[in-house]
Amino acid sequence: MAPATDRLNATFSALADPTRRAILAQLALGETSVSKLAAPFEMSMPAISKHLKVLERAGLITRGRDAQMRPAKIDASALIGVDTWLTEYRKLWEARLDRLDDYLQELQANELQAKPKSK
Amino acid sequence: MAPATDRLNATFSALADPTRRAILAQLALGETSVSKLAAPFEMSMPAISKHLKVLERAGLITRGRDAQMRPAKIDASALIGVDTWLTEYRKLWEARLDRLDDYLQELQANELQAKPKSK
DNA sequence: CGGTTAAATAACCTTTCGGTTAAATACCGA
DNA sequence: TCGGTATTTAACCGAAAGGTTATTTAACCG
Repeated sequence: MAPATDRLNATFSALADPTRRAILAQLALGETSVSKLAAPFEMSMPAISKHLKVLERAGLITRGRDAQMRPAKIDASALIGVDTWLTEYRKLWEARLDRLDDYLQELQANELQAKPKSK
Repeated sequence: MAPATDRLNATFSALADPTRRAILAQLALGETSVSKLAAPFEMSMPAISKHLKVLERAGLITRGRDAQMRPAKIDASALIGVDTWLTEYRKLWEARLDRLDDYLQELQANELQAKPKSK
Protein backbone atom coordinates (compact mmCIF):
# COMPACT_ATOMS: atom_id res chain seq x y z
CA MET A 1 0.00 0.00 0.00
CA ALA A 2 1.20 3.49 -0.79
CA PRO A 3 2.97 5.14 2.15
CA ALA A 4 0.71 8.21 2.06
CA THR A 5 -2.21 5.84 2.44
CA ASP A 6 -0.66 4.17 5.48
CA ARG A 7 -0.04 7.53 7.06
CA LEU A 8 -3.64 8.59 6.47
CA ASN A 9 -4.86 5.33 7.98
CA ALA A 10 -2.83 5.99 11.10
CA THR A 11 -3.78 9.64 11.31
CA PHE A 12 -7.50 9.17 10.79
CA SER A 13 -7.76 6.25 13.15
CA ALA A 14 -5.79 8.11 15.80
CA LEU A 15 -8.21 11.03 15.45
CA ALA A 16 -11.26 8.76 15.57
CA ASP A 17 -11.08 8.47 19.36
CA PRO A 18 -12.51 11.37 21.40
CA THR A 19 -10.03 10.85 24.23
CA ARG A 20 -7.15 11.25 21.83
CA ARG A 21 -8.67 14.37 20.28
CA ALA A 22 -9.11 15.82 23.77
CA ILE A 23 -5.47 15.06 24.51
CA LEU A 24 -4.43 16.83 21.32
CA ALA A 25 -6.59 19.83 22.25
CA GLN A 26 -4.84 19.98 25.59
CA LEU A 27 -1.42 19.68 23.99
CA ALA A 28 -2.26 22.48 21.57
CA LEU A 29 -2.03 24.68 24.68
CA GLY A 30 1.43 23.38 25.50
CA GLU A 31 3.65 20.44 26.43
CA THR A 32 2.36 18.43 29.42
CA SER A 33 3.18 15.38 31.54
CA VAL A 34 1.18 12.18 31.29
CA SER A 35 -0.36 12.55 34.77
CA LYS A 36 -1.60 16.06 33.97
CA LEU A 37 -3.05 14.80 30.72
CA ALA A 38 -4.74 11.89 32.46
CA ALA A 39 -6.34 13.96 35.23
CA PRO A 40 -9.52 15.05 33.37
CA PHE A 41 -10.37 11.50 32.31
CA GLU A 42 -12.06 8.74 34.25
CA MET A 43 -9.50 6.32 32.98
CA SER A 44 -6.39 4.61 34.28
CA MET A 45 -2.91 5.87 33.48
CA PRO A 46 -2.02 2.86 31.31
CA ALA A 47 -5.03 3.67 29.16
CA ILE A 48 -3.74 7.21 28.61
CA SER A 49 -0.29 5.80 28.01
CA LYS A 50 -1.70 3.64 25.21
CA HIS A 51 -3.51 6.59 23.67
CA LEU A 52 -0.28 8.55 23.68
CA LYS A 53 1.46 5.68 21.95
CA VAL A 54 -1.18 5.69 19.22
CA LEU A 55 -0.77 9.44 18.77
CA GLU A 56 2.99 9.04 18.67
CA ARG A 57 2.88 6.30 16.04
CA ALA A 58 0.66 8.56 13.96
CA GLY A 59 3.27 11.28 14.26
CA LEU A 60 0.82 13.61 15.97
CA ILE A 61 2.93 13.98 19.12
CA THR A 62 6.52 13.59 20.19
CA ARG A 63 7.76 12.58 23.63
CA GLY A 64 10.41 14.26 25.74
CA ARG A 65 12.08 13.64 29.07
CA ASP A 66 12.07 15.82 32.17
CA ALA A 67 13.20 13.94 35.27
CA GLN A 68 10.67 11.14 35.85
CA MET A 69 8.24 12.73 33.44
CA ARG A 70 7.83 12.01 29.74
CA PRO A 71 6.07 15.15 28.54
CA ALA A 72 4.11 14.96 25.32
CA LYS A 73 4.24 17.68 22.70
CA ILE A 74 1.94 18.16 19.74
CA ASP A 75 3.28 17.92 16.20
CA ALA A 76 0.55 19.53 14.18
CA SER A 77 2.45 19.11 10.93
CA ALA A 78 1.18 15.53 10.83
CA LEU A 79 -2.24 17.04 10.18
CA ILE A 80 -1.10 18.51 6.88
CA GLY A 81 -1.80 15.15 5.30
CA VAL A 82 -5.41 15.37 6.42
CA ASP A 83 -5.68 18.91 5.13
CA THR A 84 -4.25 17.85 1.77
CA TRP A 85 -6.63 14.92 1.57
CA LEU A 86 -9.53 17.25 2.36
CA THR A 87 -8.56 19.57 -0.48
CA GLU A 88 -9.92 17.12 -3.03
CA TYR A 89 -13.34 17.32 -1.45
CA ARG A 90 -13.40 20.95 -0.37
CA LYS A 91 -14.49 22.11 -3.81
CA LEU A 92 -17.39 19.65 -3.70
CA TRP A 93 -18.90 20.98 -0.50
CA GLU A 94 -18.16 24.55 -1.50
CA ALA A 95 -20.11 23.99 -4.71
CA ARG A 96 -22.89 22.54 -2.63
CA LEU A 97 -22.92 25.53 -0.30
CA ASP A 98 -22.89 27.86 -3.30
CA ARG A 99 -26.00 26.19 -4.58
CA LEU A 100 -27.60 26.56 -1.18
CA ASP A 101 -26.67 30.20 -1.21
CA ASP A 102 -28.22 30.61 -4.66
CA TYR A 103 -31.35 28.93 -3.41
CA LEU A 104 -31.61 31.19 -0.39
CA GLN A 105 -31.10 34.26 -2.54
CA GLU A 106 -33.78 33.04 -4.88
CA LEU A 107 -36.12 32.52 -1.94
CA GLN A 108 -35.44 36.03 -0.77
CA ALA A 109 -36.02 37.43 -4.25
CA ASN A 110 -39.41 35.69 -4.42
CA GLU A 111 -40.23 36.95 -0.96
CA LEU A 112 -39.56 40.52 -2.05
CA GLN A 113 -41.61 39.99 -5.16
CA ALA A 114 -44.54 38.64 -3.16
CA LYS A 115 -44.55 41.39 -0.57
CA PRO A 116 -42.82 44.37 -2.17
CA LYS A 117 -43.88 46.79 0.55
CA SER A 118 -43.07 44.65 3.60
CA LYS A 119 -40.74 46.16 6.13
CA MET B 1 -21.04 13.05 24.85
CA ALA B 2 -21.51 16.17 22.78
CA PRO B 3 -23.19 15.52 19.42
CA ALA B 4 -20.39 17.21 17.45
CA THR B 5 -18.00 14.77 19.12
CA ASP B 6 -20.07 11.77 18.09
CA ARG B 7 -20.18 13.01 14.54
CA LEU B 8 -16.41 13.48 14.48
CA ASN B 9 -15.94 9.97 15.88
CA ALA B 10 -18.07 8.56 13.08
CA THR B 11 -16.45 10.68 10.39
CA PHE B 12 -12.86 10.03 11.39
CA SER B 13 -13.36 6.32 11.88
CA ALA B 14 -15.15 6.06 8.54
CA LEU B 15 -12.19 7.79 6.90
CA ALA B 16 -9.65 5.60 8.68
CA ASP B 17 -10.19 2.73 6.25
CA PRO B 18 -8.41 2.93 2.87
CA THR B 19 -11.17 1.04 1.08
CA ARG B 20 -13.71 3.58 2.23
CA ARG B 21 -11.51 6.50 1.20
CA ALA B 22 -11.09 4.89 -2.22
CA ILE B 23 -14.86 4.55 -2.48
CA LEU B 24 -15.27 8.22 -1.63
CA ALA B 25 -12.67 9.16 -4.23
CA GLN B 26 -14.62 7.22 -6.81
CA LEU B 27 -17.88 8.82 -5.76
CA ALA B 28 -16.35 12.26 -6.01
CA LEU B 29 -16.40 11.56 -9.76
CA GLY B 30 -20.10 10.77 -9.69
CA GLU B 31 -22.92 8.56 -8.40
CA THR B 32 -22.28 4.82 -8.94
CA SER B 33 -23.82 1.43 -8.32
CA VAL B 34 -22.46 -0.95 -5.69
CA SER B 35 -21.19 -3.47 -8.25
CA LYS B 36 -19.24 -0.78 -10.10
CA LEU B 37 -17.78 0.41 -6.83
CA ALA B 38 -16.83 -3.12 -5.82
CA ALA B 39 -15.10 -4.00 -9.10
CA PRO B 40 -11.62 -2.57 -8.32
CA PHE B 41 -11.40 -4.37 -4.98
CA GLU B 42 -10.45 -7.94 -4.21
CA MET B 43 -13.31 -8.15 -1.81
CA SER B 44 -16.77 -9.65 -1.72
CA MET B 45 -19.88 -7.58 -2.37
CA PRO B 46 -21.13 -7.86 1.22
CA ALA B 47 -17.86 -6.36 2.40
CA ILE B 48 -18.40 -3.35 0.12
CA SER B 49 -21.99 -3.17 1.28
CA LYS B 50 -20.79 -2.91 4.88
CA HIS B 51 -18.33 -0.18 3.99
CA LEU B 52 -21.11 1.75 2.31
CA LYS B 53 -23.21 1.41 5.43
CA VAL B 54 -20.41 2.85 7.53
CA LEU B 55 -20.05 5.76 5.13
CA GLU B 56 -23.79 6.30 5.18
CA ARG B 57 -24.00 6.30 8.98
CA ALA B 58 -21.22 8.88 8.99
CA GLY B 59 -23.29 11.00 6.62
CA LEU B 60 -20.58 10.87 3.97
CA ILE B 61 -22.82 9.29 1.36
CA THR B 62 -26.51 8.93 0.60
CA ARG B 63 -28.18 6.03 -1.16
CA GLY B 64 -30.64 6.14 -4.03
CA ARG B 65 -32.66 3.68 -6.04
CA ASP B 66 -32.48 2.93 -9.75
CA ALA B 67 -34.20 -0.34 -10.67
CA GLN B 68 -32.28 -3.11 -8.86
CA MET B 69 -29.43 -0.79 -8.12
CA ARG B 70 -28.88 1.30 -5.01
CA PRO B 71 -26.47 3.93 -6.27
CA ALA B 72 -24.32 5.73 -3.76
CA LYS B 73 -23.71 9.46 -3.88
CA ILE B 74 -21.13 11.46 -1.98
CA ASP B 75 -22.19 14.08 0.54
CA ALA B 76 -19.05 16.11 1.00
CA SER B 77 -20.74 18.49 3.41
CA ALA B 78 -20.15 15.91 6.14
CA LEU B 79 -16.47 16.76 5.77
CA ILE B 80 -17.03 20.32 6.89
CA GLY B 81 -16.86 19.06 10.47
CA VAL B 82 -13.37 17.74 9.81
CA ASP B 83 -12.32 20.98 8.20
CA THR B 84 -13.66 22.95 11.17
CA TRP B 85 -11.87 20.67 13.60
CA LEU B 86 -8.65 21.12 11.63
CA THR B 87 -8.93 24.88 11.85
CA GLU B 88 -7.85 24.82 15.49
CA TYR B 89 -4.59 23.18 14.53
CA ARG B 90 -3.94 24.83 11.19
CA LYS B 91 -2.38 27.86 12.85
CA LEU B 92 -0.02 25.57 14.75
CA TRP B 93 1.45 23.90 11.71
CA GLU B 94 1.50 27.17 9.79
CA ALA B 95 3.53 28.71 12.59
CA ARG B 96 5.83 25.73 12.40
CA LEU B 97 6.23 26.07 8.65
CA ASP B 98 6.86 29.77 9.06
CA ARG B 99 9.71 28.98 11.41
CA LEU B 100 11.07 26.49 8.89
CA ASP B 101 10.83 29.18 6.26
CA ASP B 102 12.70 31.62 8.51
CA TYR B 103 15.35 29.00 9.07
CA LEU B 104 15.77 28.37 5.36
CA GLN B 105 16.01 32.07 4.66
CA GLU B 106 18.59 32.41 7.37
CA LEU B 107 20.55 29.54 5.86
CA GLN B 108 20.43 31.25 2.49
CA ALA B 109 21.52 34.56 4.03
CA ASN B 110 24.52 32.84 5.61
CA GLU B 111 25.27 31.15 2.34
CA LEU B 112 25.33 34.51 0.56
CA GLN B 113 27.49 35.95 3.30
CA ALA B 114 29.97 33.11 2.98
CA LYS B 115 30.18 33.24 -0.79
CA PRO B 116 29.03 36.73 -1.76
CA LYS B 117 30.20 36.38 -5.35
CA SER B 118 28.80 32.91 -6.07
CA LYS B 119 26.47 32.58 -9.03
C1' DC C 1 21.32 2.18 49.31
C1' DG C 2 16.21 2.49 49.98
C1' DG C 3 11.93 4.82 49.29
C1' DT C 4 8.99 7.64 46.26
C1' DT C 5 7.18 9.28 42.08
C1' DA C 6 6.10 8.93 36.99
C1' DA C 7 5.27 6.19 33.46
C1' DA C 8 5.45 1.98 30.65
C1' DT C 9 4.77 -2.97 30.02
C1' DA C 10 2.49 -7.45 30.66
C1' DA C 11 -1.35 -10.18 30.85
C1' DC C 12 -5.92 -10.41 30.40
C1' DC C 13 -10.86 -9.38 29.03
C1' DT C 14 -14.76 -7.73 26.14
C1' DT C 15 -16.37 -5.32 22.19
C1' DT C 16 -15.85 -3.73 17.62
C1' DC C 17 -14.03 -4.25 12.93
C1' DG C 18 -13.36 -6.17 8.61
C1' DG C 19 -13.79 -9.94 6.23
C1' DT C 20 -16.10 -14.51 4.68
C1' DT C 21 -20.07 -17.68 2.73
C1' DA C 22 -24.85 -18.73 2.37
C1' DA C 23 -29.50 -17.20 2.34
C1' DA C 24 -32.99 -13.60 1.79
C1' DT C 25 -34.94 -9.57 -0.49
C1' DA C 26 -36.21 -6.35 -4.19
C1' DC C 27 -36.85 -5.28 -8.71
C1' DC C 28 -37.10 -6.15 -13.66
C1' DG C 29 -38.55 -8.34 -17.96
C1' DA C 30 -40.34 -12.17 -20.85
C1' DT D 1 -45.31 -15.87 -12.46
C1' DC D 2 -40.81 -17.28 -13.09
C1' DG D 3 -35.94 -16.49 -13.62
C1' DG D 4 -32.23 -13.42 -13.52
C1' DT D 5 -29.74 -9.49 -11.59
C1' DA D 6 -28.32 -6.33 -7.77
C1' DT D 7 -27.85 -5.89 -3.21
C1' DT D 8 -28.58 -6.68 1.65
C1' DT D 9 -28.89 -9.53 5.77
C1' DA D 10 -27.50 -13.37 8.78
C1' DA D 11 -24.25 -16.02 10.95
C1' DC D 12 -19.85 -16.71 11.77
C1' DC D 13 -14.66 -15.95 12.41
C1' DG D 14 -10.03 -13.96 13.64
C1' DA D 15 -7.67 -9.81 14.68
C1' DA D 16 -7.44 -5.32 16.57
C1' DA D 17 -9.15 -1.75 19.77
C1' DG D 18 -9.80 -0.02 24.20
C1' DG D 19 -10.08 -0.83 28.70
C1' DT D 20 -8.60 -3.11 33.34
C1' DT D 21 -5.16 -4.56 37.30
C1' DA D 22 -0.64 -6.05 38.62
C1' DT D 23 4.15 -5.67 37.78
C1' DT D 24 8.33 -3.46 36.09
C1' DT D 25 11.31 0.22 34.78
C1' DA D 26 13.44 4.73 35.30
C1' DA D 27 14.75 8.71 37.65
C1' DC D 28 15.02 11.48 41.67
C1' DC D 29 16.04 12.33 46.67
C1' DG D 30 17.54 11.80 51.47
